[in-house]
Amino acid sequence: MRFYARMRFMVQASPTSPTFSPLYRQIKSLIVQGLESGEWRPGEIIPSESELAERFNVSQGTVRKAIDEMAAENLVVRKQGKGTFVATHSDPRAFFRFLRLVPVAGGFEPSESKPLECWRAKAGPEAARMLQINIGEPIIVVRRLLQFSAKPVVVDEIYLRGDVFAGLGLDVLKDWQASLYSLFETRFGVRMIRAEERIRAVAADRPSAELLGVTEGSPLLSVERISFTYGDKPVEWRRGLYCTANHCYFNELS
Amino acid sequence: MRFYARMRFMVQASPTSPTFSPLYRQIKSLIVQGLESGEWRPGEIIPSESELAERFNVSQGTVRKAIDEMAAENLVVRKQGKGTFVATHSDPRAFFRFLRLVPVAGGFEPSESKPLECWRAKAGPEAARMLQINIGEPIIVVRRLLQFSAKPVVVDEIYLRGDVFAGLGLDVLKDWQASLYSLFETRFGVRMIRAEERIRAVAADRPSAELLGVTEGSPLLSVERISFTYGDKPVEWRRGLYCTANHCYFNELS
DNA sequence: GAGTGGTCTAGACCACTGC
DNA sequence: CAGTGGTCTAGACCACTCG
Repeated sequence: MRFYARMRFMVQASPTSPTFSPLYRQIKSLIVQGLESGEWRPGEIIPSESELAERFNVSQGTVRKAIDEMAAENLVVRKQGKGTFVATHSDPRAFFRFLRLVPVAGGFEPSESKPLECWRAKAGPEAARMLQINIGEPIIVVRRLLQFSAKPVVVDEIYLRGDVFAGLGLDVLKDWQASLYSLFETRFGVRMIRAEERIRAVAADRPSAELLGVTEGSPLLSVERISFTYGDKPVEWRRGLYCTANHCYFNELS
Repeated sequence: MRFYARMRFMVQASPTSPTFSPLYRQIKSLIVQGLESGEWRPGEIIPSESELAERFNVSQGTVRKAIDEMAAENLVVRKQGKGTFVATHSDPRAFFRFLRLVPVAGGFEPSESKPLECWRAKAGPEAARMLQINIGEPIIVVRRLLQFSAKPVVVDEIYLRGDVFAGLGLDVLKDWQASLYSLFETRFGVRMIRAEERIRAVAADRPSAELLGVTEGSPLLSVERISFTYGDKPVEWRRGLYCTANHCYFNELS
């Protein structure tokens, strides 16, 4: 008689139950738990497919399908002949994963992040809603300027959960040369999985205009982003003002 | 002795040759050819996996992997228990596939497209470059207004390849109630596969401001889109001006 | 019940990496 | 060379849809 493998890990085995999910998805969430718990850290290799298959008592094909989905979601990166690695924002190729800004002229431009301010605060109603915390809970606010070819293009105001990013200060930010998300990853163990952006056109207020070197009232792109870590937990809310004189937001639809 | 199935369709069988591709990808491109040639039209069902496996003399798993990729690229839609269907822009759920505009307040709003003008023209240098045609070749220009809840939100200027959309006129546009892309599909047999958008913030000029009911100089989102049909052939270039007072461009990053 | 896509397995071989 | 991911196969059974 056949053993119904898909039920091995099920709490509720009823096929029509809402908690039902195929075996490969259960394996996937087990592996994701490993990422979440820090068993395998960003940039590290995870066990081979055959090892995982043995550990979880399933066939290699099932592990493979689980990892397929994780690779599609950018949680891991496969490298033929080498192994499967936990995705990391420290990889230079990941720099533009969340920053969809390209020069109008094309080509590559060197970029630099200039932290301006960083202070502790209590969440107001808006920040609390975005970060799914209570009003008054501690947050950290960062203001920074992003330059391309030494010219200012983006000014960001970033709101972070205070409990998650405790200890973040201007000194840390100024020391860090790579991307913010790689800082979050290495220093705080917080990996951003996905993000939502809401884009509008606004007129530049005086302080932003001065920072970006444009006249007050110039049209700017307002890009609001909520970034989520494991478990769809929002940990960052930022609002960026993009000067689109020489750059534009690039998006691929399919 | 084993028969090397992956080479069955190969022109060049050398494994390191640049033209090498795995069997499932060759099957995929054969099926895509069927879509391209109109053997199966948008909305129609394609043969079952086992039928295709038999036709192409491969295992069902290989066909499955081919179709997996096509489903991931939104070329087809799988429906368990029914079959696999050619994706179509006529499906109401596909309406917002290329239009990433959502109300700030959330919820659903009825939308309506109001064609304003439509004329034949010769491609200028910019349109020619975007549509990858020669300067002076025929194009069709459409201007239209997009309303949500009976209020104007987007004004579009659309440049179409004249050879592909011959016969398009204001009368046809006004008769058509569904989305433009479903018109292109049904009337001209042109299916949009993917698109690129470049977004910037601009100040409203007088005519656009009047159409959108905002003051001249107000910040607007400028969304330039190039849409591609099979073979990455660009057939549409459009520039939309979005009023983001009550709506915003929504983008999901991962 | 027949037919579809969806899941799972077991085993083979290929392609790439690094020792 | 051994070990990894990548491809392909063949066969089983599950879940869903429809007549």
